[in-house]
Amino acid sequence: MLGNSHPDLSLQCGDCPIRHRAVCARCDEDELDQLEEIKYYRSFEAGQTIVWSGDRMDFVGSVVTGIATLTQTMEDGRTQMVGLLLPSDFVGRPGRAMAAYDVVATTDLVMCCFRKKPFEDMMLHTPRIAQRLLEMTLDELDAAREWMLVLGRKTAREKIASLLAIIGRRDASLKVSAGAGQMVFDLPLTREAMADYLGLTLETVSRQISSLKRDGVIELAGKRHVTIPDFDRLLEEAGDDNDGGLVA
Amino acid sequence: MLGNSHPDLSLQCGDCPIRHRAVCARCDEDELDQLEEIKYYRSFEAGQTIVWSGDRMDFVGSVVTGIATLTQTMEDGRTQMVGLLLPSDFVGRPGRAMAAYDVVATTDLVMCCFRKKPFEDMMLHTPRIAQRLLEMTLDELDAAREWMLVLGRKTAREKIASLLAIIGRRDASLKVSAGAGQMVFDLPLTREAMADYLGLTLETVSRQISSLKRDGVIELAGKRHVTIPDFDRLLEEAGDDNDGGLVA
DNA sequence: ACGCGAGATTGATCTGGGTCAAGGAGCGCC
DNA sequence: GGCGCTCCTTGACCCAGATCAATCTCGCGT
Repeated sequence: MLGNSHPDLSLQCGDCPIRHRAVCARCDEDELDQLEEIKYYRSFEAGQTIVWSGDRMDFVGSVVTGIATLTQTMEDGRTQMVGLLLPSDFVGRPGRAMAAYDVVATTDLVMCCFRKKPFEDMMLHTPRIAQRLLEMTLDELDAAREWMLVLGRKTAREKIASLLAIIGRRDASLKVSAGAGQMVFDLPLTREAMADYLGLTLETVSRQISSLKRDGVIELAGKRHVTIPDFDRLLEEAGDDNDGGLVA
Repeated sequence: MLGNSHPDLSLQCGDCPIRHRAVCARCDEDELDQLEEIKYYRSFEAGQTIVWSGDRMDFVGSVVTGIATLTQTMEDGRTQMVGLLLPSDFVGRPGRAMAAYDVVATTDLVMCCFRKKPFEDMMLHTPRIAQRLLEMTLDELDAAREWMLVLGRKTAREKIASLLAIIGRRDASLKVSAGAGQMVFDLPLTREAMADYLGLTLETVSRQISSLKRDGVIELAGKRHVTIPDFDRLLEEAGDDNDGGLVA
């Protein structure tokens, strides 16, 4: 996965995406070196919880490979996913000691971490890092608000289509895109995880996926391997007029 | 309203809350003076649209008095409110030309604005402003994610209770709180606007409010004036275990 | 005081998606 | 290669909330 190449994201140069996209897009060499010093890697297995909501969290970082989710849980067990972390996404909140959500690896995962205190110190002295972080946070806020529309006003079928569109778009931007408007990817989530993201039950997710398949909007090989023959058709199903800014 | 006093927020010192809370909590006098120079006020009437989604937006700012909403609309007319702006809340996204949402004043409203370009320039030279803005954006992100749980997983009754809790909490932090766990405020939203916030219909909102009234969770004088006799009871109805971080 | 109109309430009915329940399909493991 | 496990699909039924349709209320202007 690290070897993948896309001209717009410099994910493949060097060994860590954070160096290029997540926090340091415009940093000079000194600043990069400082970051190197407080950087370390952690690996997690599929299903492993990276942080529990309420736990002390002494690092921030970004996903190198694999997929993680942010979820909230009510005491009666209802859960809602509030974020989907794909490679290059940032985790953690500078200036807060406790994690506000459960962070769970849904696939095997490698994270590039920075100890929080030195990272915060660096932010104080390196406006560009703070700036970049602000930009990223604003993007996440937009994505969260886009998702509020999905959760509040879309039908089950539209919700599924919206999720597939998000994953497809993000995935395609990481891979060399397949030819001719066609889009191929593997679903990184179980039906249950999709349901938690969409505010549905897993049965409804399954039914709507079957329905979209029946109608030729998507093709499925096995349970996870998806082909989108016509992405515009999918967007239409999602109720998206503009192919707007849904960014996971 | 400008004259209100609360020890934790220095809203009442000076003539503009942004000076103290929104962007400049820890700025020195020089920095404050710079902000003063690019500051101006705008007034809006109830119902007036401040910015249309997709319009050029050449300012950022914060609400001084009144209430505004951020909404998204699908082409078939379904709308979802994605943010509620109460006094001292920040509007606008540095580094983006176009507004992503409709911003509508739901009451008469005064905004303290800064022309965007000079504000952005100031951010580059004044780390504390960028820092403060990052903090605020992270708070908004948390609020948006909290709201995703409300939209995705809560029942209509819980949604109403959650909204009342948010408004009550915010309102109480601006006013001197009424005695003995009791909480009194005026609903700043119509039933329809509440429905748009909660992903419900206005009929359901009305029914649930009646039901909460019948059960003694809230008291209503007229259509808008609300008394919460027991805030903990309301939180229980909202399904909130911890009285956690819902911040509008 | 009166009448008008926007907003709110309440009722009757319908339906999308939840719930409960019964298999099926793939896959790793002995 | 069959056993068991986890994940997924499909069916039957139900219910919370949407929809459609009357009123009702109250603030406001004359």
